[in-house]
Amino acid sequence: MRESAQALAEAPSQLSSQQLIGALVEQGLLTDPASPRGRLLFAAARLFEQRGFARTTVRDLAAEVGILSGSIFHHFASKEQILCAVMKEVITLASARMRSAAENAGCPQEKLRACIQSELEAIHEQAVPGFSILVTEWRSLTEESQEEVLRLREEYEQIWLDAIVAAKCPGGAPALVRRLLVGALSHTYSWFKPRNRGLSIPDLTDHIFQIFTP
Amino acid sequence: MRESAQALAEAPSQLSSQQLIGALVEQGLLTDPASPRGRLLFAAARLFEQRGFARTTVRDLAAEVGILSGSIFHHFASKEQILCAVMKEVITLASARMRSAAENAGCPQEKLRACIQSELEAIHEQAVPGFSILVTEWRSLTEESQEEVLRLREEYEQIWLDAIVAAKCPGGAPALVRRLLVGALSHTYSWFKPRNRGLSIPDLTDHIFQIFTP
Amino acid sequence: MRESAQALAEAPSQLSSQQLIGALVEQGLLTDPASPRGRLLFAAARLFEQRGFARTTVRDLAAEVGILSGSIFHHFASKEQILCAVMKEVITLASARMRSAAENAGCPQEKLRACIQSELEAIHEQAVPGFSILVTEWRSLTEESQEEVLRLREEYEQIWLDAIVAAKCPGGAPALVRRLLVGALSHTYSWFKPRNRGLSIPDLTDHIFQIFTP
Amino acid sequence: MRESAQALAEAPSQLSSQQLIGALVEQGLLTDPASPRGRLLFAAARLFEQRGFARTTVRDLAAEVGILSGSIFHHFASKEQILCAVMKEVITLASARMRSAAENAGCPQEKLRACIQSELEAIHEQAVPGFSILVTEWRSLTEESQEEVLRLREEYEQIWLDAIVAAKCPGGAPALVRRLLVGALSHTYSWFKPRNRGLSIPDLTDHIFQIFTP
DNA sequence: GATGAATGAGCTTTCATTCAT
DNA sequence: GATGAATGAAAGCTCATTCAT
Repeated sequence: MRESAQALAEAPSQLSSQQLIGALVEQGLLTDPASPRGRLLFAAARLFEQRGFARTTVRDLAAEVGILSGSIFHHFASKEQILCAVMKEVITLASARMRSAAENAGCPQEKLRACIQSELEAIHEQAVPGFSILVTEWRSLTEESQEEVLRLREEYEQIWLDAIVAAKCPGGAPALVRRLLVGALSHTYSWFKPRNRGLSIPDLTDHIFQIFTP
Repeated sequence: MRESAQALAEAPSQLSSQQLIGALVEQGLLTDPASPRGRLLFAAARLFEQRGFARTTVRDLAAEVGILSGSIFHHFASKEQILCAVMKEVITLASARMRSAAENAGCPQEKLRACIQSELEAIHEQAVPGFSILVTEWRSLTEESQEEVLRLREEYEQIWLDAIVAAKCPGGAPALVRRLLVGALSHTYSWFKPRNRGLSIPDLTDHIFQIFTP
Repeated sequence: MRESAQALAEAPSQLSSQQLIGALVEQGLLTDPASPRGRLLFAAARLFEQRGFARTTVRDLAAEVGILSGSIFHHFASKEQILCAVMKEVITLASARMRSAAENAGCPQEKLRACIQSELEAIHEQAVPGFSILVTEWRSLTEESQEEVLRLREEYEQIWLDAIVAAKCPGGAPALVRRLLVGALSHTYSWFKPRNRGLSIPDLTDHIFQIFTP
Repeated sequence: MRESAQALAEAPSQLSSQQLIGALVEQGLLTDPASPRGRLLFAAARLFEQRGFARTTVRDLAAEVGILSGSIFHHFASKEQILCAVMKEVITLASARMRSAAENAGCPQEKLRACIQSELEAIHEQAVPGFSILVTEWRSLTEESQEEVLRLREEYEQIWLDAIVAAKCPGGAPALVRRLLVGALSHTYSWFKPRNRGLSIPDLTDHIFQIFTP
């Protein structure tokens, strides 16, 4: 009974995840995951996240999608451009998801909770593969690429700041609180495994929410 | 008022920073910073922190201490072993500092505050150069090296856990709270610059303390 | 008289030397000598034999085939793997030649004579470049590579043992006799030059045959 | 009973082995094995034989005698000079042993037998450590060193040639027969282990003697 | 768009050798 | 004679990138 209720409750968000991607692809904001370029970006997201950018070779990447390393440069000008493209895809998808999550939230507190959970899902579920790279591999980008990604990221961060302000989080300026949250949340990648029976993403969301709200 | 009181309080611990290192060197727990090996480790800590481990070459390292790249392998068997050695020095020094800071704290709340401030100082001041590597370059270590460092790290983490328990932090299990703090604090490396007039380390400590205590 | 008879007898086998290689290449047992990999192996065989494995650098090898050192690792994973590949080519070709030579022999005595001559040709003529490496550089192989080559070598050695048994050589067990022959024959590389007018390969074969048969 | 008989029979040759070395040292023909230089040469003989010259580092050598690598160059000008010195020691000792063995032989056949056995003992027993290097590492010497060693070797080879001539070995010129023997005997290093119960050095000597005599 | 071969700069590492102490 | 630190040339190898086919 619990499961069917859950299925009902999750169904719309599950659906909208696919629908979201579809809509973004149609708008030209996201690369079609089924296209060669899309499969490459997906593989890159996974490998960069697992092994790190510097420890992933172009050959690894090519092998992952079943082509030869030389062929990669028909799609991207350089390895760094792949990282940049991954980050742009990541932030585009994460933004859309977060906007949708924040809009559905009733009260300010729920909004913040939704932000936390949305980012945790981005990091730990298949929702936004490669999300943690935004933090861990930031320095592997050239300055130009950093600026490009930052521009795309603005909307995403604005949703967060609004939520923090509305929830009246303690700890000083909202930007500071957000930065602490960025660190705390992104680091969960290296220790939190939602498969463990002990702690689910909603559970973890609760704990973090409890800490960061008055 | 706050600042002058703090100056008085910190003076002795500032002094003991040099004494601490001296004592640890004499006990054989730390490499003499004046020795060739010590100078190499110091330079490595700085460069690995600034540029990242993979982006720092052995030649960079050698140039920094004024020797040739081949000479490095007179002191270390591999580049990875340098990283491992840096981390062990880092955790040894940070442990000693934190123990001393925690012991001097009066009440449980002050103890937690001391821990936060000690780690922030480790990250941002000359106190423990290379501290942030512990988090950012963890995956650059072999598994064997990770185990070695983890063993040394146990005492350090125990102090933290004790402080979190005593301060009755909200947010679930102490280990979970600590992990969120690890992320939040280590990430400050990439955005917080104490030289900015706006925010000092004690100020930042206050904010974080406020968030993580009831 | 002797020489003209021999010329007649050898003509077909000389022809089949090229045909042999062609056939082995088609069966996938030998690398095409015209391919990049094949040219590399050929150059390696020559250099390893002349200068020794340790004294030949990867850069020497690359220069010999007109590429850059890095390009070698497009074809082989390591220098040692090149040595291993050379030995496998060598034993494959030598096996085919010896089998053909042994089959054409009339009586048991002629069979042993054919084995001796075939191995001497392998060592001293263009027949099987790099043959002597099998003995002189054996210890430069890893244990895994040694096993690989040994497996391939079994057939070759079996032909020898059969010939020794059939010829009723004195001196104890056939395996022992073969080992003495391995040493005696491979060492000829360092002193016997067939270009010297004095002694031809058939002459040398005669002498050795005389010693090792009753 | 057998053992005591053997002890009696071997005693003189055992004694003379030590006495031989002592005499040679006193005459200034051999380095005192107890001296630092002597211990270095002994270690080098062992390591060069086991691992090969190129695969043995100066550090290995130094470690073996308990000094640091830099100190080696107080005794020898270069690594190659160590190899050369080892070979000179080896051929000096081997010459003396062989002369003594040949002189004690009664008939021509026994003389050849004594030569074979003496060389086998040099290779496989503690009699002349490093003997096999003379063949396997010949190419690691500079031409100057080769000439030096060759001069010393002349007497040794002359004893062999005399024995081969006297024994009326088949197989052509005595020099040719000797070269085949050099190859066959030196190669035994890589397969014959006298510790095996199966085959002793006298046994092996018998087999080889049987092959090389009419 | 893909392939396979090659590039070439630069990497970590090795090691015989030197030398002030 | 020994030490330990350093040298410096050269080694094996890596890898993003190029390009003719």
